[in-house]
Amino acid sequence: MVRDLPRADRSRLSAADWERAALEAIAEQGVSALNVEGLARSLGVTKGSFYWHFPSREALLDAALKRWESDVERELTTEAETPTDPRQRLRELFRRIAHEVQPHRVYAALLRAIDHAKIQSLMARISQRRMDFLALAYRQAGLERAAAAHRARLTYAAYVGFLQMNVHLGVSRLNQADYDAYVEHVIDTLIGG
Amino acid sequence: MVRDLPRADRSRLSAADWERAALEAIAEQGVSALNVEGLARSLGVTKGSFYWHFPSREALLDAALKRWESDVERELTTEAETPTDPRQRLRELFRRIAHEVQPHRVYAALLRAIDHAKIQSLMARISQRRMDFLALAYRQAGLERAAAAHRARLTYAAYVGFLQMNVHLGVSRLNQADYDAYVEHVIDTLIGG
DNA sequence: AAATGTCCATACGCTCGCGTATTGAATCGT
DNA sequence: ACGATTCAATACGCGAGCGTATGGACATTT
Repeated sequence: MVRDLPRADRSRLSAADWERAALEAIAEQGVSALNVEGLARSLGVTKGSFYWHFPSREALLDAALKRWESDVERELTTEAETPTDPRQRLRELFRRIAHEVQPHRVYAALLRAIDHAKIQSLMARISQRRMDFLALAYRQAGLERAAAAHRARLTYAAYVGFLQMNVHLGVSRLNQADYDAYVEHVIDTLIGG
Repeated sequence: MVRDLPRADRSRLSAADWERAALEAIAEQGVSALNVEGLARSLGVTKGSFYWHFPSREALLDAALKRWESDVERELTTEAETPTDPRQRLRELFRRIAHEVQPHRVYAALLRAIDHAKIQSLMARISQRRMDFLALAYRQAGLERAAAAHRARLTYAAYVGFLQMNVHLGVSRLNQADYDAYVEHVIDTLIGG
């Protein structure tokens, strides 16, 4: 729910404020539900403000996506610079992602708006970077070049499907114990001992 | 592309015609793009016809989804009645799905419209049935009860992610040889020798 | 042949969301 | 203190889609 803070006289807004609000709205309601009047309401102003900062809804979407992409990029490089045992690092990455689904809400939302050409190319870029990262990790963990690439692709597909099934509650949720057991099973299956 | 057959005097339309056309439109453009005037155009009539057969767009969507669900259900029971070596059957199922992506376009489209409560429950039902089917197959292939359930969940997640990545061309496509090798890798990893 | 039923066309009203135009108010530089 | 700049409110036009009303064309029944 985007709650309507009654704009308690707060300071003025900047373009970045609109971009962050847009990402939040996308995470909660998806790209197609991103409308300027609704956003304005949730920010406690009217769209008169919006069209001062941005020429169009499309421009806001572009800016928000660009912001998000750079955020993701930063996380990825941070992750890549963690120097430990490759296998163990993969395991911990899996566990982390399995238990911190929140940050991936935007990704899941964008996944469902893959019609837009811009979002499509954006997702292609991000997916490729992440798969490359995974392939490198698997290779460092001892897999052959081709096998590592394939395993990375499979892992990423499982991640994408995992988001679809969980973030949007499509499938019956597991209790904590079963879920933990499931995550360990995934780790065993995809990473191995 | 939905081409506008100029309705070469053809016979009249039935509700089933609209439902099939709706599923086709959903497969190609997604649920949100399903509009009655567009559909009418693609069928060579006007919406005056539509509102004779259905009271609303929502009713058409419901009918189309019901039709699709029964189709999927039938495929599933057919698949379940094929009696051969469980492991081999799984392998062949994987290969078939990997090479016949077309029939899963509707599923992929619905996946992206999981906002709708009806679609959400529909997908939950279908996913559960398919995961149950996979779990049984894995169990017959020798896995323990819990392991089979987890492996089924992982497999289904990989399937869902696979659709997302391929049907909508988000990620760079592989050439035929690499793709075949990838599929075999998936089979080895998820089913094993 | 007339009446009834079935399927479709046309025209209209309504809502929602985008974008524009204009005016108002707050803040900053000088 | 005064104008300029920045941010916001209000009012309006516009197109897309849904749904309704009404009537016409064709087939079927009686």
